[in-house]
Amino acid sequence: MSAKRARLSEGQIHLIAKALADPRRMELLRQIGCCPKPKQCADIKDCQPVSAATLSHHMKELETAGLINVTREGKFASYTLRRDVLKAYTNHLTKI
Amino acid sequence: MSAKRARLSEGQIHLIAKALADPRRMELLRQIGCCPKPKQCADIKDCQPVSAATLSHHMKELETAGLINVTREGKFASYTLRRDVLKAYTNHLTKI
DNA sequence: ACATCAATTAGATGCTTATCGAAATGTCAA
DNA sequence: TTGACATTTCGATAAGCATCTAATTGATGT
Repeated sequence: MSAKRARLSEGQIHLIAKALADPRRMELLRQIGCCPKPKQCADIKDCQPVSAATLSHHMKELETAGLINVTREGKFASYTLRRDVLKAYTNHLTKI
Repeated sequence: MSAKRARLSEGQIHLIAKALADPRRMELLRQIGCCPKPKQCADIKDCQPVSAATLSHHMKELETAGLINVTREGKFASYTLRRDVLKAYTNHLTKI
């Protein structure tokens, strides 16, 4: 699940582009990616003026797009940014 | 209007991301960027199964985002891809 | 002046989505 | 088991947007 060189289908490209088009998700990605350690869901919630339900929704979008990895431990969830996927996306864009 | 290194505001980032999130606009960008010569509006219309009104709408979105340059000669309009802006956007993404 | 064609704008419609509160699910500890 | 807490799912609402047709603007040629 962490290939060095991700291969993106046309559908994935579209999912990623949509995921990046929302400012809140962009902010979430920045927060998740700011340090290499997995970000706890609760920590993120403290920094975003949004309900838990909405946060959960956005996280699912980011995960579906492949932009983050989610690990669940008991009650808690943590997220890491998938830089390889982001890189594959920017690669695709520059090849236009 | 053709700076080598474009500086993108937060608002521009958002406009670009939204512009790229629509598959039709993505296709338009590909078509415009496929060869260095400016693409005529009529030529593009021939390749896209969409009304002139819708095409005009998408072109305006792309122009507002800064992703294309538009030149008008008489009745006709032509478009060129702004690779510098696209590059600035991908740069921004990888710096997340 | 007039007709024609390219492109844009206006207005309407239907689909998608961001958001919330409430309910449900799952986990842990007393 | 019971209660508290984290996260997800459900259902509803409101805003945004892609698309169309029709009307408009603007340029060109007769």
